Amino acid sequence: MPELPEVEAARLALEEHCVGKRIVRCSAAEDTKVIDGVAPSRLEAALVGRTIAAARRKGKNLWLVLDSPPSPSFQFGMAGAIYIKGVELSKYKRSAVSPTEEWPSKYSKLFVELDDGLEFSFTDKRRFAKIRLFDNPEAVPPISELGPDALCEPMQLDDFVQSFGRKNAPIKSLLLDQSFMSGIGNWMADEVLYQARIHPMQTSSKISKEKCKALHRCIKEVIEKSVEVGADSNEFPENWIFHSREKKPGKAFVDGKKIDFVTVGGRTSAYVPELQILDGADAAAANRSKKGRDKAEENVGKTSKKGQKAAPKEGGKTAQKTSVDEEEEEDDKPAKQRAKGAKAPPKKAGNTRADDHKEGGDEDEGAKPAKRGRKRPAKGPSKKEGCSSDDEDSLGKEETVVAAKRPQRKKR
DNA sequence: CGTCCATGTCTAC
DNA sequence: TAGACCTGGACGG
Repeated sequence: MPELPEVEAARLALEEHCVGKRIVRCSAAEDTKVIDGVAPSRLEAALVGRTIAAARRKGKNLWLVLDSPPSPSFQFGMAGAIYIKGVELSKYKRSAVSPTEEWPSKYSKLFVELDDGLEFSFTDKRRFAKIRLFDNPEAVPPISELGPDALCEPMQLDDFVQSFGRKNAPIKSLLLDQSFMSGIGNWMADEVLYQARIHPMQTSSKISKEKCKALHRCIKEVIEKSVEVGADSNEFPENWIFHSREKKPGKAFVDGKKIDFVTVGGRTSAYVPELQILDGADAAAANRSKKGRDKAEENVGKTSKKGQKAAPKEGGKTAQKTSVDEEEEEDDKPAKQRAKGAKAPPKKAGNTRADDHKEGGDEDEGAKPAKRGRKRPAKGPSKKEGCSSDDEDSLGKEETVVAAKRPQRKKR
């Protein structure tokens, strides 16, 4: 449940069901890749007996504030998920753990039982997730390096537009840059760019002010809508490109228009070339990184619609309707370098097995110095404030004002 | 069975 | 910018 909406859904569930309760038992997996910087046994010891005071989030990071430090923090990676026994949440199929399986799941990395019998678990099927223990999660990386949260700390339109002028990276890469703005991931970046009609490879600084404004609005709309429906993609509006991003290249359409795929910033990006146009300069770069996937489209395409243009495997690109985009067609890269299958798996040895017992030498929670000196996280809007608590104004307002809004410990 | 893909970081050439 | 890191699931033969 990687992106902001899924993490927020998990946060809300924890806030509703777990805050105010005491942890009576917990079990951390012997997986030092996921349980990072702290021995599993020590993580358990740090949680048992503590009462959960709040569930916070910034970007894709979630952490629990206990009645006293330290705090366990969760980075979901590609397949992390929170499960609360008896509570439905997270419909993300790739993270999903079958309800019929044992409880806690074999993918559970941290299992917690509360004083009223409720149980929840953090699972991860790919081991890219991280569970850490910090005295003050917000003060140390990775959270301290994050740019403003896309939902709770939206950039002012003026700042947003202005910041683009100095960015020469493709807009998609910028949206994925968590130090610029946190919470947007691969599918949301594609969604907002589609809705704002901006090509993912468009150089940020060359986007018109009008498009910038549209993008700013679309970011807000997409995030609010997806959070409103609890990140349940089945409830996302039907006209979102999201629903077609996993279809085969020749069969992917949205609103009747064909979807193409390119790789930007190393990630597959779905977009509608008919609506998301590049200018000449960026167009050249686009051709270079066109994703081989659209090769398959030839086959499917010829058999179905658009028979007029497809047809000849290559040669014909003449009738191009728009002279500007000149997208594929001349996709003559035959061998399809995408033949990753050919690459011999270098595979370094030393496969880290999870069975290796915890090695004693683990440093203190927030004590680790960690490297800094990174680019400072964009401009930080002063409207700082427990991001996870202020939340949307249009949604259910029944939630009580979460205690401990501010980072500082409550005054004694 | 093999190949490809995946809502994310993180680092090295 | 590319590759690593891991593993499950979907799909093709």
